[in-house]
Amino acid sequence: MTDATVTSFDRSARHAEVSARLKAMIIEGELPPGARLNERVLSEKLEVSRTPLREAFKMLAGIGLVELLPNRGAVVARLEPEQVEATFKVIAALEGLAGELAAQNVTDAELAEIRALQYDMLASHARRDLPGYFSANMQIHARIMAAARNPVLAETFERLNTRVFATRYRSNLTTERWDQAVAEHADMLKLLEARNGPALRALLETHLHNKRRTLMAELAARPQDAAA
Amino acid sequence: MTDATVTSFDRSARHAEVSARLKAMIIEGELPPGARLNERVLSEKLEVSRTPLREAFKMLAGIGLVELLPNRGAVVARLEPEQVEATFKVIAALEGLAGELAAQNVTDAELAEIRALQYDMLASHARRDLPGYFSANMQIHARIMAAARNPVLAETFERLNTRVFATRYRSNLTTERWDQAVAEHADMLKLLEARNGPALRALLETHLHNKRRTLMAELAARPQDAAA
DNA sequence: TTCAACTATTTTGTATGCAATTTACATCGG
DNA sequence: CCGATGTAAATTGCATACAAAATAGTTGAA
Repeated sequence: MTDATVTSFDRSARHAEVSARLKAMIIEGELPPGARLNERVLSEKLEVSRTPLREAFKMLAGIGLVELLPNRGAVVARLEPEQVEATFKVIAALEGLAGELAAQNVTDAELAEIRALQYDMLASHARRDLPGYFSANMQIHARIMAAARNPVLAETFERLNTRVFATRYRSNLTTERWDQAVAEHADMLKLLEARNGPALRALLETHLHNKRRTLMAELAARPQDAAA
Repeated sequence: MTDATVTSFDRSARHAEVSARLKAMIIEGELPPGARLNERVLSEKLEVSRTPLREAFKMLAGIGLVELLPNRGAVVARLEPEQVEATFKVIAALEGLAGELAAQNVTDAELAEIRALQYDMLASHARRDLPGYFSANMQIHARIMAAARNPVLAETFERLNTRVFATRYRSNLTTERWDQAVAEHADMLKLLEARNGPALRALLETHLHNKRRTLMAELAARPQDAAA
């Protein structure tokens, strides 16, 4: 990204830059859920004063990544299993809608790209390359979201997906579940090619409900919410 | 709400207080879409320094009520008709999900309250009392949302509903559309009482799609987005 | 030892000051 | 009259300073 060195003659984007870096640190797990965000420590680490840092906290609080505790600063938002479950229910509805709209609006070029990503995903699956699989998987979902042509939907999804990012894309998968997910994706592509919006919507919802159930079972097994 | 007089020895909640007041001013239309948020002017008006004011801007930017223009301050988020349409599509999906979950989780006490609000709404409808109608209507939707028992869903809905609040609840209604909406609400109550989640979901979605179409037609007729 | 009260330190929250950018405005040339 | 150029004012963005609150640490008594 941009380098936040001392020679920052980028007067305009300090708080945005800090916000982006904090967001990345949270998603990466460098700042785990519940971690206190000490202003002095972070301002030294990020080499900015407390003012833009605090502004970044407020922005992240607005998108739900950070919780503000009156007179006690900010902490990375905790993610209890119930919240993960609640979030996934909403994400399922949002991605379902995205699928329905994408079926109406997707271009042939976008379809070709999604098809290519589908093959990437199959390759990763065949190699048992979980990070590669998640990467292709994530991109497919993102392409469908983009094809929906609804910025509000995309933004709303982004916001929720960011929160559960670590949980969603750093989880484990049993062979069965993995195979099932790949099969579901194959069906998704078929329905998208057929421009069958309602069916794609239904499939995406069950796809995500399956994912949710898998995750909840995993969280029940190992109580920590997010990967480190 | 809270009175923001000069004697505010409430060190903890300045930015939150300012944020709430700005939010109210935006919803009321006192700060219309596109209005520049001048820091000096607002800090004098709200009697706080620029620091908590700027932090409030960032919070409101996080929830999408305010846009930040680098080096050019903040403006109340504009709401183009396309955005209204996009937002309503998402709201329809969210409220549909809320209906489905509410059908699973609603208590008899909540149902009784919704039934009472339904009669309030009928009364306002009979009197041709549009503000009273919108008030009861809004509360019914809020009760259904609460009965869904999904805080993430509620928060996500709140966020989007706030943006289109003026458009949604200060619009005009033709007699036909008004009668239709009332009838749809009667069906909604029946389905909720029957705990028929999928049907309630479908009905809520069509209810909101109808509302969306009405609004878009109105916006096309009179180009300004929000009521004053 | 343990708990409580008191004090010192740290941390947060707000106000203010200063530099950089943008905006408004006046002057000039065509 | 219109547009361009240069200057002054206003505005934003960041850093710092100070006050209030919370936390940590210490002392004392039971």
